[in-house]
Amino acid sequence: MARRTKAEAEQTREQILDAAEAVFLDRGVARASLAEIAQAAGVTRGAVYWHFRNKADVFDAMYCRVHLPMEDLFNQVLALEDGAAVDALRDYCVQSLLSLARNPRRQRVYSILFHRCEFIDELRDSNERLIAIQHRGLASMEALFRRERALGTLPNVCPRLAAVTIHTAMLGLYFDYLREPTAYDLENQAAPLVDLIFRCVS
Amino acid sequence: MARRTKAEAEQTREQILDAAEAVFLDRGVARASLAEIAQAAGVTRGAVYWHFRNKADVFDAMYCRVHLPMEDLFNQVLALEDGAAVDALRDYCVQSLLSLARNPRRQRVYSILFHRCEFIDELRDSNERLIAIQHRGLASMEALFRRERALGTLPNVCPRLAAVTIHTAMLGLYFDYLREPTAYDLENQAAPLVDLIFRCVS
DNA sequence: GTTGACAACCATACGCGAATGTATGTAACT
DNA sequence: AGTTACATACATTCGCGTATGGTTGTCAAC
Repeated sequence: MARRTKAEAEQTREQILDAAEAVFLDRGVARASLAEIAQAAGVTRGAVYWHFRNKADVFDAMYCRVHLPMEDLFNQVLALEDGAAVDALRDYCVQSLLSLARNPRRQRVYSILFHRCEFIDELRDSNERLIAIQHRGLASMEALFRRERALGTLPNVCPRLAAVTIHTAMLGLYFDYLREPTAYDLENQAAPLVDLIFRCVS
Repeated sequence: MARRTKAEAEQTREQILDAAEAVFLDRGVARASLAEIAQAAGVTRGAVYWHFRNKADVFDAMYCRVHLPMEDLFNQVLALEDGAAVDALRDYCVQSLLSLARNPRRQRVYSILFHRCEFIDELRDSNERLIAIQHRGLASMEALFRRERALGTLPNVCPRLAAVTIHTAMLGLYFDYLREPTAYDLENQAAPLVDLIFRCVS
């Protein structure tokens, strides 16, 4: 094969990541081979090894493509200082679920994260980064609830427990929805579900 | 090796399952080889292939060893007809978390289920059985909430949504705890956490 | 209560495919 | 001209399933 232009090379890189999403989802990360991914992308393993060091590197790139934007948004919400922070957090949760229902790529990637990969050996680093992110999120949420409680707008619920509850409830929703998306009508139930969850902390 | 007595054979079977728990947890189900499991159990692959058909069969046996008793208990709770069913359900949730914190075997196996296996190909059947169990559990919980609401002891919350919320909240707690057990003091926090969760439906 | 004989229980050996990483080739972009 | 962006070829390793071998419980039969 001849050499491609820089833009074309970037395009094949994206093709490989697209193919990785499909193959990981279908076969699981561990059982997926780079040959399958390459074939699904219409290239050979040579191309994959040119753009990525190995399978873990492909996985990380695929993950960053969808998670980094979401993380930014989350940090943005938590930085809110005014008294409407809880409402903003609730809105963020609803929007997060709606975007999950509407964005097929997010759906695929998070489905892989929750149900199609084993976070060990080569993916151990990715997992620890994920856990670190969630720790920061939890701490921020705890601080948020603490501030709100000081303002007297919330009942006397332990901020730490409240943050853990919201966090795990959303995790469980993601987990269960992605296991069987057809069992949910997330488009219509996202808001009621989040409202119900927030009833226990407000 | 010579032939063992029937009791000794059953013991090596248990040894293999014990070893499978450790190896699956350490290496993930997909990357774990039957040779590793055999070595950890102090036998050879011949013994493994005598007691089990393949890796999926080992996985199923390991899973049934801890899940079947728990499932029985759950069905028992849901069969309660009197007005204290919600309290019984809440108690069951607390006890479920406490037993998770105290029983190392349950901890290992559920950790494998949530974080160390990809439910595809050979494990697809196991997964569908799991989903079917959860469906029945959800339906029973929904019926429970419907009955309780009819008695007027609960606020006007959609029974389906209530059941889904409790279910996913517990799923999320399992998921997050098993990812990092040291981050929780489940022994002391199980009851407060479950109480907080149930605040949104009662 | 012996005694064969069969089968249970497990170890060892073999063949096979599949996946990985690297090394090398090659044509075109810059 | 030199490097980029791949394709192709090669060597190696690993794990699976099965086939085979060997020892000893187990139990019917006498």
